Formats: sequence, structure tokens, C-alpha cells
Amino acid sequence: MSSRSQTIADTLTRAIIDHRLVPGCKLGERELSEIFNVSRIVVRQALIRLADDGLAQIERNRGAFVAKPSMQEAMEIYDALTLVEQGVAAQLSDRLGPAGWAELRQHVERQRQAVAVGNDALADVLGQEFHTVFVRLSRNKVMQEIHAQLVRRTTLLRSLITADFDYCNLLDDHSRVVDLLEKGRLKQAMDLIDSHHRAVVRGYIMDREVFPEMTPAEALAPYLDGRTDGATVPVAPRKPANASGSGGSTAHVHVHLPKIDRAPTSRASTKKTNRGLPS
Amino acid sequence: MSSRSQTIADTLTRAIIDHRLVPGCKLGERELSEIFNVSRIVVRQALIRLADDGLAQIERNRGAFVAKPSMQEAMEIYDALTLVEQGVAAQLSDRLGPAGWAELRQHVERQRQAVAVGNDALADVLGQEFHTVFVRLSRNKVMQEIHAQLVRRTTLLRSLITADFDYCNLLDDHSRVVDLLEKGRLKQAMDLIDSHHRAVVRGYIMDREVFPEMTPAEALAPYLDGRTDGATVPVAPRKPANASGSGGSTAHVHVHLPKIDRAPTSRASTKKTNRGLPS
DNA sequence: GATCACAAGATTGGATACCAATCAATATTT
DNA sequence: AAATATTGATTGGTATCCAATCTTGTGATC
Repeated sequence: MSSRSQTIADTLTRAIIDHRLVPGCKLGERELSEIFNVSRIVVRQALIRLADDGLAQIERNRGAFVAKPSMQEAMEIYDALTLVEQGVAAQLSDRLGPAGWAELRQHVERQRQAVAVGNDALADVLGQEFHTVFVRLSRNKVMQEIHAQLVRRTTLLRSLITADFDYCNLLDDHSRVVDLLEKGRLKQAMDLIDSHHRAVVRGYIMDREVFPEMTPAEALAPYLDGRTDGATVPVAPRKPANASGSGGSTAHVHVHLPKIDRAPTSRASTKKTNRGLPS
Repeated sequence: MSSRSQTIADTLTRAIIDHRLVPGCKLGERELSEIFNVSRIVVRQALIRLADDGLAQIERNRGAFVAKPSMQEAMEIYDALTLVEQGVAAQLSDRLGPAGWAELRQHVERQRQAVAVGNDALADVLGQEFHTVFVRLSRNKVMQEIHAQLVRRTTLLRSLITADFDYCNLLDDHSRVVDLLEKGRLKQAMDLIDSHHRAVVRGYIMDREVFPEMTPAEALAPYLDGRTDGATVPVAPRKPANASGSGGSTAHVHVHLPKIDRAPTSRASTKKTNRGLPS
């Protein structure tokens, strides 16, 4: 069993990537120590871990806050992610055996089925997971860790944007990337990876202020008590989505068009609901 | 001013990449707290930072040790470093302006002069620094941090190997990479980066046991007292070079040959002595 | 009424002392 | 000599206290 500060850091990380703790949110030592029922020092150690991961920032004598990356930093993170995934793509195109390609295809297929069935939440999770699987096939733990960290930070970013798309949209791209790579068309695959991330970033509008909506105590409650069941992750619905109609066939096409009318009302109703996060 | 645990973590990092604290070395909390004259808690926080950076590993109820990567991990680190630098190279070949190329050339030239003058220490530092400058030109702080971390870990690795080369050897490669990139021969530049790192790793023999030679107190002494002069880095000369004849033209060619006879006795006499630093 | 200064409160960073659990290395017994 | 108990050292963690700093609120002044 790992140290308690690690456990708490993990929980906080989870809460952040679940968008239950939003950027800028104060992470007070006393408050957290009461929530987790540990001493302040353990909390501080956890916060140090978060800060090292880029998910929190500690300001001297002011305390820790959930990181609130600038637009500049957001682009840097996506650039880095692109770079890493392109690099991994290049490696895989050389070295990956049939079993590997099969695993990728199978993963894409699973996501496709989830989409077909209308299980958007699962599709979303699988969509994110694809990237993880992709990098795992490089069999490089160091690279995996770097990539995972970048992914966490991009997930954090998504709290800050006027998102109208989600990872689930990547399905087509995933399939095409696998195709291109297996056929040895590395250059095209890399371009696809790049153009995708670029499109995502273009959709970002980061001048949005984030409203906490929850106190840390409320935000963290679901992860507490005995439930060490890592799988069950309560999602944070962005907008109450009045009808909450999870109408099955929500589009899975690329929608990341930089068109944003900030009409905060109506018409959306679809996607935002299942903004949910992975297990 | 940053927190004290950060300062201590920095100092330990420095000591590790200076090879004054070798892999496997125990980093006892009490011992360090006495050395740095702080409480155990601050030390623990520093150790957490080191562990997050991959420079130390903490074993539950056993304490922290300077990381001792396996051969597998060493290769992964180098693969990751290669991937990052190749990616940066690709970006620079597109986006870098004349000023950037000039800076790179200037850096190479400075190193060349250091070599010519026989200032091997400076040449070595510049050789390492080249990679840092290279990545900095990408203007991506996130990438810089990732790269810096990987570089630190490769530096750590060099304690574990039968090193008979040093970064200074990279001079030629550096120059050629800059040439190739500026001419737009990206592929070749990337291959050069790859083949170089590959050659380095091939030279690694990691079954070597590392002998501490110094207690942490001795190892850390030079960094203590008031001297916050970050620049002055007591180097750990691998080989006293009996005559110390820094005859100007020490080879700058690749020498990383895996020849090692493990005669554990006599004959050595050289290395161990002045590995340490005057307190 | 607005602004500035200053005092009170809260929060962080850190120190110290203490405890329980675990690991390492004895010493003891068989 | 092997297996077992005992002892010691170290870690992970708690509780309490303190100084420095930040925030806030209040009051005095203009």
C-alpha cells in the first residue's frame, strides 16, 4: 500500500480530471485535512505531488490552488502531446507486431460498438483510453508516464473552455490513424494527429471564468468513505441539461469547429451531459 | 523565495547529477535533516519531489534511495529523450528563424573553442547545455521541463556505467544536426539524433556495482554553508587522468566501447581517490 | 463618501515532540 | 547450525506550537 499522501494526491487528481475541482479552486490545507481526516502535513505532501504534476500550483504563503493554465500553456501542452504521440506513432509504425495492430483495431471496434449502442459514457472513456493504449504499445514506461501526465493536464484544460466537442469524436481519427500507420503511411498519420490536436485547440476559448459550484468538501465526498472502488466515478454534469435526454445517436463526427456562439441557453442539450470521465 | 523543501530538493538533485550521490545511496531522513539543519518533515517533502522526478525511489518503511534504474529503464529514458529531441527538431526545422540558428551555431562554436583551449570541464558543460538550448528554442516550457527531467535522469544513469566518454563528444554531432536541420534535411537530422543516443546506450554496461565512497554528509558539504553560487559546480572527475594532461585535443570522437574488465583490485587506485571534493 | 493606515484574524511554512508499525540486526534457544 | 525471539533504528504519521505573511475589516483622515 502506498503512502497516504499518495492516496490523497490520487484522489485529488481524480477529482480534478473529473472536473469536480475546477481551476482556481482553493485547496486549503486545513479544509482538506478535515475532509480526509489526516493531518495537515499529509495534505501538504499530497499538494506537493499535485504541483509536481502540474495539476496544482502552490503560491508561497497563500496556499495551493487547482492549476489554471493560460492559453499559452494550453497550447504548449497540446504541442507536447502531439509531439509525443507523433513520436510514438513513428516508433510503432516500425516495430509494432500484428498483435499490437489487432489490439488497436479491437479497441476502436469496441468504441464503435459503444457508440452504436448509444452508451456515450463508455464511448467517451474508450475514446480517451485509446491514446493510452496507443502509447502503452510503445512498451516504454517512462514515455507512458509522461504521456499520462500530459493527458491529465489536457483533461484539466477542458474545464476552462467552451467545449462543444469531446474525445469521443476521435473515433474516426483513431481508426484512420491505425489504418495509415499499418500501411506505413507514417507521414500522413502524423499529420492527422497534428491536425486533430490543432483543431481541438482552435476550439478553445479560455477567457471563460470558472465558477466553483461546489465546495471541496462536496466535490470530494463521492470519493471518500469506504468506497475504494476505483471504477465508480461520479460524473460532473456541466449543465443540468434540463431534459437530460441521452438521445442515443449523438453525432460522432468531427464537430470541433471554432464556431462558437456563446448562447448559453438551449439548443445544446446533447453532448455536454456525458462530459463524464473515465473510470 | 521558494519553499525550503524545494531548495533542498534542488540541492539533492544537483548532488545527484554531479555524481556525488550515487544510485542506491541511502537518503536517511534524520541524516539529511541534520545535514541541512531542518526538520525531518521538510526533508521528506524534498524526497517526495525527488521521487516524483524519478531521481529517488521511496520504499515503504524502508526509506528513500537515489534511484538505481535498470538497464531496461535506462533504454526507455534514452528512447524518450530521442523521441523528444527528434520532435523538437522537426518543429524547429519548420519554425526556427535565423536568430535561432545563429544561437545554435554560436553555442557550438563556444564549445569548440572551449575544446580548443583545453577547458574540458567547460566543454562538457556546454555539450550538455546544447540540448537544453535546442529544446528551449521550441519556446515550449512544458516540453522544456519534460526534457530537462529526462536529461537529469540520463545524467544519473552515467553513474552506473563504465563510462569512457562524455557529452563533449557530441560536438561533432551537434554541429552536423544544426547543419542538416537548417538545410531542411530533417530525416537525416532525426536519424543522427537517434543513432547517437543509440550508440551511447550500446556503450552502457549496467551490471556494475556502485560504491558510495562518500557519506551523504561529505557529498553534500560543498553545496551547503552560505554558497548559493549556483554556478560553481564541483565536478566529480571520473578519472584523475594521472598526468592530468589536458592535452588540448582529447578525442571528441565516439569512444563508447563496451569493453570492461572487472578486475576489482589494485590497478584502479586512481578513480576512487579524488572522486570526492575538498570539503 | 473615498482613501489610507493599522490592527485583528486566518493561513501557511515550519519545528518539536511523540507514537505505532515495520524492518534490520542482533541475541537466544533448540 | 538453524530457527526464533528480542532489541534497536527508521519510517509514516499525529498533535501542538510558533513565526511570518497574507487578508480582512475597521477606523481615522481627507
